Amino acid sequence: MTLRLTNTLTRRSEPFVPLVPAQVSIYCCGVTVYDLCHLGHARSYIAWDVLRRYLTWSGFAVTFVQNVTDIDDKILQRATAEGSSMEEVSERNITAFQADMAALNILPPDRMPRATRCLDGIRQLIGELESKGAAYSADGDVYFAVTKAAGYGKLSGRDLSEQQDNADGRVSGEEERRKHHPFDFALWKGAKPGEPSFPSPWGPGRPGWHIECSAMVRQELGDSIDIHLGGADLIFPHHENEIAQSEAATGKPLARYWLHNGMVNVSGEKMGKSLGNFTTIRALLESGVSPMTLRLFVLQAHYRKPLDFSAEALEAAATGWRGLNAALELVARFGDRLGFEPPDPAEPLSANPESSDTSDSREAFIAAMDDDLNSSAALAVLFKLARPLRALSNRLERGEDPHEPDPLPGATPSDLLAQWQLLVELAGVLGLKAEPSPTAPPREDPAAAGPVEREIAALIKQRLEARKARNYAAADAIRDQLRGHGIELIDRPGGSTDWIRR
RNA sequence: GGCGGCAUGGCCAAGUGGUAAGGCAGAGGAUUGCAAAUCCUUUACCCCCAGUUCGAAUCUGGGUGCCGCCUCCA
Repeated sequence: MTLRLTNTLTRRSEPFVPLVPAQVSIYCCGVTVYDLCHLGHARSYIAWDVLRRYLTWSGFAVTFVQNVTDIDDKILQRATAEGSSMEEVSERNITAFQADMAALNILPPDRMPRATRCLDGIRQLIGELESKGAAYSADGDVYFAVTKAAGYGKLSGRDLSEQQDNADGRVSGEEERRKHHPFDFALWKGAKPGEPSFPSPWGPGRPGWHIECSAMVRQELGDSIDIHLGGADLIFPHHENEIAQSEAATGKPLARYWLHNGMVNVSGEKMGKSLGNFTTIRALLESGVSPMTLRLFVLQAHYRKPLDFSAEALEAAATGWRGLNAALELVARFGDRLGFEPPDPAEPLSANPESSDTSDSREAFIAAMDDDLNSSAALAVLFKLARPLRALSNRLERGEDPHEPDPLPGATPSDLLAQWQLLVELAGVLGLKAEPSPTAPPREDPAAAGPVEREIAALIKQRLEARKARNYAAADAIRDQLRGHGIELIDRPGGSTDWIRR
């Protein structure tokens, strides 16, 4: 089996074969930093993070480049509105972007070029296009001539003559008059008076949106790369124009595989900055949604399909994650009680020979991921691996007799350990890792208890007395009261009661 | 108008010719004063119509509905 990916360029699923054996060059279209990232960005970058992790895990040496667009009309608008500068707005949002990505356990790109730092490459590329007759200047602007690009429209499947010109009504008449063809697009925009600008042979101005990616790919990775990534909304015009520019300049294919993720929808409509219906990553995390819940939510759907966002779906993912997490945490929390050695991070997985059971799981996982990154099917493998581990963890946490357990009914410790190790490994390929779950305070250490713990202990004592008096209504009221605060009571045999946070 | 995509149980969602993964939620049972946890059992005429085939959720044709893109967009 080899990895197959759906290539937008050919509209087919194709086996992945890199240009250079065992090496993969990836360019991912990044954010325009005029605002915080929202769930749509999270979806996209989680999907590509999984692609990257899977390729690396499969033995490829991956170079992952993701740009930051820090020159843009909207950044300029923000800066003007708040009385600051493009640099300030960009810098602030880049910092936020990196923090959000780190929180979601998305690996940072190997290199993160910025438009403001690639101006030489941009100007050079525009110059080449001009000298090849693929670009023309007009009143301080420079435009790319789409009619000079053979195969323009090949990525998006468009025929120029069939398109509705200015379908969204966002193009100004002034700009339109300068163009030879309505679909020509700006490589360089002359600065209006008072606007920040960069010098160029065509006068002061700033680069158009598409040209930076062409310049950055070339600068960071060369003329042809393996995989180019982005959201489906970038297929046209952004990626179409990137192809046109790059291939007009180099005469070589820009990328062999073009992958696009589906949009995040809110009540059936695309989530987007311009639609104003977005939820930022930050707001979600601050509202108590855990990063891994968000990852699970995203990965439960195939990356190319639309993903519908709702509080209910997110809640379901949170519950699902609790189960996976309980399994992932098993050894950290109960390893000593089970007689497991804590794993050595230096050589984690090769030490234990795998049972046939785990090798089946490994194969199923690989088969799922090889099939155009079917993370949903891959997760099914994780859930299957996790089920007995989770059950064991729950039993140890709130089981009948925690001090004298028979924790391994029907399984040997080495089987369980092998399953756990495989689970951790495969979860890691999806970027899922254990999150410490809140646990009960040490029972033998009342001195360490804070006021909240003491209050809980007092309530438990009240309830115990109510139960002794057979006043179950009062006892259950206390149970419900605590449950309302996320405290779950566990009655043990022998009359004692423990509690955990949920 | 052009291009592309999607339609699977209460919700989310895999499955591209061999008789429906998984998650969430629910139901019944064992256990519990009640719970929690655990164990067992359980919930689908795959949007409609026609066709191809021994066999179709899967392929073909025709509908219906929804979504994305057509120079802001992940």
